[in-house]
Amino acid sequence: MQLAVTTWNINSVRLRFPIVRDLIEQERPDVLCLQETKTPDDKFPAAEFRALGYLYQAIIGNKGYNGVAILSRLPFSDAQAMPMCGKPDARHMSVTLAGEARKAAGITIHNFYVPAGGDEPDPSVNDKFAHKLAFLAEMDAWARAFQPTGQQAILVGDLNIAPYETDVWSHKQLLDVVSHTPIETQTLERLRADHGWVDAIRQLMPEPERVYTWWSYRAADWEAADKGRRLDHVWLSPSLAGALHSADIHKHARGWERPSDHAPITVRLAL
DNA sequence: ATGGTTGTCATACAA
Repeated sequence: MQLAVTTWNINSVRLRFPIVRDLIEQERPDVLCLQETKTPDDKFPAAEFRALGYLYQAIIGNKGYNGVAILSRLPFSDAQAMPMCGKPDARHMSVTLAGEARKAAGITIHNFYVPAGGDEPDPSVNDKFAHKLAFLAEMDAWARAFQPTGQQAILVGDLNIAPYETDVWSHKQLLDVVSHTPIETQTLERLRADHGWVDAIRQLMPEPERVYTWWSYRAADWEAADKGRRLDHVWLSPSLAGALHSADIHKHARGWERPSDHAPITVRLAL
């Protein structure tokens, strides 16, 4: 069987439900992971997703900020939201696909939304950057306990860090810009590699190809300027890396009407 | 060096 997982920072799921539906119709993912839903749970468009076949839903949101969701056509168990950094922020959700999901059964999917970190890359003067570094430290401690090497697992999300030189439009000009500073890129790379995670996008689009998943709203013409960054990621546990079939960044969705500033990504596994 | 845009909620703040 094939398992298709899509991840997308949607920047308000209520405002952008129409384009989420368009993407679902194009890609038909089995599992859709959203970040920045910006919607309290009682206002989440659950019935609308059920009508599209996503009967299994794990959602957690805050009013106006943050929020993550896992929407699935395949049944899952063990939906868990990890509280991160002792804050009420809804920045993580995980599920484990259940027995009825056949060959996908037992695969755990973790959906993270790492704090953006504010403007000043100095934790002593910028609480938001300190929060981002603390969040990464908690992710590292979690991964140490979780041990991806012994699991069938997929980690997706908006990690708000572009780790490699070719993950940004200008490595030199972004070295002191939050999302590409050495402390962030080195911490993320250690977090990935030390625990055995495989970067699915870079498996199929290796450096030095430039790969972006985010383009600022502030550019007059985002596509012409093309000042992108690869902030969104899909990581596989080693046991799933051999099943990787494709990874697509749906850049065209960045050009849709009223777009998110992030493009969605779909990874397909042949199980 | 500066400002550029968007969404939510209430006209400030986070991204």
